[in-house]
Amino acid sequence: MDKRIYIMHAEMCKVFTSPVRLEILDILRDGEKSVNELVQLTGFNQSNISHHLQIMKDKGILRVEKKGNYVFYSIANPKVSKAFGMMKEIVMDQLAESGKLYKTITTG
Amino acid sequence: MDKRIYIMHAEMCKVFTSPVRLEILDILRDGEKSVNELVQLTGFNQSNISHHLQIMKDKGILRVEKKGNYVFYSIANPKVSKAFGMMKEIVMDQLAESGKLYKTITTG
DNA sequence: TTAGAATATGCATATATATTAATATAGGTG
DNA sequence: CACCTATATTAATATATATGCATATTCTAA
Repeated sequence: MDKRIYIMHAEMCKVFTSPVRLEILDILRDGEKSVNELVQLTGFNQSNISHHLQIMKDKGILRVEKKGNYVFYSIANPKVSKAFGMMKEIVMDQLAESGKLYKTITTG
Repeated sequence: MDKRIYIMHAEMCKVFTSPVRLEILDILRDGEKSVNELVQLTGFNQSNISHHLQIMKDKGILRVEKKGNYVFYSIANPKVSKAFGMMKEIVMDQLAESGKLYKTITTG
């Protein structure tokens, strides 16, 4: 396998390594939002949100649409939502395992 | 949504942000391998491979089995293989898009 | 029990990334 | 046109991460 594919693959996955970006993506799974809406919904500051939006736009994860004064962002590819969900499942599985272990230890 | 889930989610995704780890995972999708086999197959040095294996083990992505002198690693959860494949698809889609664009530009 | 091979760990350096404040740009409205 | 608002960019600092060398550990076998 050509090693270059792993480099591209890794670059793409970096999108998902920031809790801020994940929160943005989770919100955008419900539909497009303006920058300011994202600032309100997440509580992060404007500069920070904008930085993260640029990163995701540059990687082709987000689509941008300007409407008058506002810039709306949305998820460009449904597979991104799907991958998001799959990773979340893995995390939830692990949480569930920990929960079971905790229960076993404390009640057993 | 509890922000802690995004932190855990991000931590899990960090596993996939190293080309070295992705190459290891891709190899392990075919079945368990010893450290030395992975060193041979990837061409990276032993220390580096071992570091990355520890990272993935610590995150619960890999399972370890000691057999005599050797330590064998394998993928712990089939969902990890699935997520790997899904991300790869997204990257391949983008590559295909670029290829189409290139063709359009050069032949059109 | 000692020698040798396989794997893990500690440490140092290099590189990448996030965050925030300050500032720039661009569109809309009076 | 001049001002205001939304968004983007720049720059500085802080933090995280990868790599490789040197060394430690663990197991096998003689």
